[in-house]
Amino acid sequence: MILRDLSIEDWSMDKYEKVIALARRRGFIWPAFELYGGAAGFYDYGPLGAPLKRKIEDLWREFFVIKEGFCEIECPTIGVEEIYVASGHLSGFSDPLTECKECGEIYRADHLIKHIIEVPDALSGEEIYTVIKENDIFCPECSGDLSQIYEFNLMFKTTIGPGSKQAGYLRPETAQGMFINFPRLLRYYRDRLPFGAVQIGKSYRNEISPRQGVIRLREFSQAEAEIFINPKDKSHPRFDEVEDLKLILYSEEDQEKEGGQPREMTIKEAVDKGIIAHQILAYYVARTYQFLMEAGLSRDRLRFRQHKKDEMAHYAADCWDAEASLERFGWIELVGVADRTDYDLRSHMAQSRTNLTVFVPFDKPRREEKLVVKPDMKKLGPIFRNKAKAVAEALKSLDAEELEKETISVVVDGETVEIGSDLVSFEMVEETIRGEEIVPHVIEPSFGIDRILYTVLEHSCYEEMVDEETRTVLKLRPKVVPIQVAVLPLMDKDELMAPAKEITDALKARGIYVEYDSSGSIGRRYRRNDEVGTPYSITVDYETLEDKTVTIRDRDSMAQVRAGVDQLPDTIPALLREELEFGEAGVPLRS
RNA sequence: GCGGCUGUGGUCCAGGGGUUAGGACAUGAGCUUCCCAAGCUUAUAGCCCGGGUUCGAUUCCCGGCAGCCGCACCA
Repeated sequence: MILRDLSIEDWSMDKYEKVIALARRRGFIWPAFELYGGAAGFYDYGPLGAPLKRKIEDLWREFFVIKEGFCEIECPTIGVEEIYVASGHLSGFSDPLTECKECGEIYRADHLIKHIIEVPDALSGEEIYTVIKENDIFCPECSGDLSQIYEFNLMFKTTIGPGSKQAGYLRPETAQGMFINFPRLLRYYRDRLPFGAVQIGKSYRNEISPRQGVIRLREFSQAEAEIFINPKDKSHPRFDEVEDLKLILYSEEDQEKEGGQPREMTIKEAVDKGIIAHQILAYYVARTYQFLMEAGLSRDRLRFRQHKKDEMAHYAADCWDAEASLERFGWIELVGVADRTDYDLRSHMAQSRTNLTVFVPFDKPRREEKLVVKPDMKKLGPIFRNKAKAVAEALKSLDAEELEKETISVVVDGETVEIGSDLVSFEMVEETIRGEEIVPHVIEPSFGIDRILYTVLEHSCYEEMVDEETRTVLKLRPKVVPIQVAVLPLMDKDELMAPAKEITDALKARGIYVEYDSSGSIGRRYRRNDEVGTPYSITVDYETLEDKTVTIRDRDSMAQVRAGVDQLPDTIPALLREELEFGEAGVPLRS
């Protein structure tokens, strides 16, 4: 049976272990700082991992920068304190912790008093501590005394400048860079909505206990797009391009419902039925799906799950996560596509006291009758002194009917004030309103590159039995594969190596990433290349010397064709672009 | 962060208070007209870090770090 075919290691290792072992051995992912014992939550990308990551990012650029036309910017990874006051990361990103003085166990202090205070978030650390003391709450484990509350913030903190008191924080997301550059971006796009800006870069979160390897990192790469839209228009002009796309959606309703299951449906259906809030959000869910497919995820291990109300960030109106199924971890979030509404811009408006609005002209200017109230400040001033301004403001809020009275009464500071009609004049003025100032809403597709990279590895990793040996293959998509072609002289003899090197150079001249390898048997080299996903191998043999043909071998099928050396610079790129079927690349050889 | 288990060449594993720590696989060099991890010769390479006990520690003890599992945490 199958049992016989698998070695003991195969049974004891789960897929995560196998993929990580492969990734480590072949130079994709390494634990960082290994020389000095390592640090949890940090990984290096090795010689194959770095190009794989770069290619995934480039594919993302192709989708969001080139096709969507969003500009790419690059902001500092260290941010000043105000940003994170506004974004809420300084307060909301930290947890109040308390420690048992007896057994040392650490608890979320707000969780311990949940049954007493309904909204513990609103309390300060000291207030929580008071509640704990007053209600005789002790360590749930050993009933020991609990310590004072201290805050654990997930942001890395530093100081800016020598001896400086100015705090700096390593950014916990790249998104804020786009928000705080909103005025300049708006100008760059010549004051018109919608527009988008993206950033690909590192973010940092000082996780309490990062496990799960590359799934939860303290330093990680994000690719985020912030799309600024007019909240009054949530349609998308290119919606028709994606509306028939079928994908697996797991709506909030289906999650809550007994026996509710993810359902396959078209994007159009999802919007029509109100499952996805609006076209724009649905459009980017669809593009996200297309991107992940291109990157090489397997379709049946991908779904889009809607955030439940209680897990949704307080600012978000709707949020869909692209989730991938991993053998060890189950469904994990790779991408979040959120409608962040105007939360971020409003927060930064308040914090920075600037105006982050856009003037949106109406289709047709409107004529509006408007009541203009003119308090006579020359007279009001001497009468009301320092209250004069408040009185004037109160008068301006009245309607025509009130103002027509002989004696007008307004309430100022809780006091009713009577004002003679001679102290204020008013008139109806007709004015033209050409548009309005609005705070844009933000749609945010946010991608976790490291998780996507790992998922690409896991989803493309196959083991199959060939002649009673296990063949490990990474079926990476040609778009993201680090090594595109291997050139292999059948043996490392000078007469074979010379033409092989010529082929290598010819392909390099075409911008192809070629690996030349002459060591070990040809079969061994094929397997080595299978393991790192090299899609095609070119073998130079003695026949090559006679008729200038070589063997091209296909990674997935192991099939071979015989092709002329001169054609390689054309056929190989065509194969890699998936414009040419492997069988057409030469004369098929029987295996 | 707490508790349990673990830490030996690149990888997987053996061993052990005392001279040169052993194997397999992988890797390098060489041989072999070699198309799917063949064979032969040969080489390189290791006891996680710090402290303690001891004449002597890779081995025993303590601490740190890392990994795995459970708990907590996961904006």
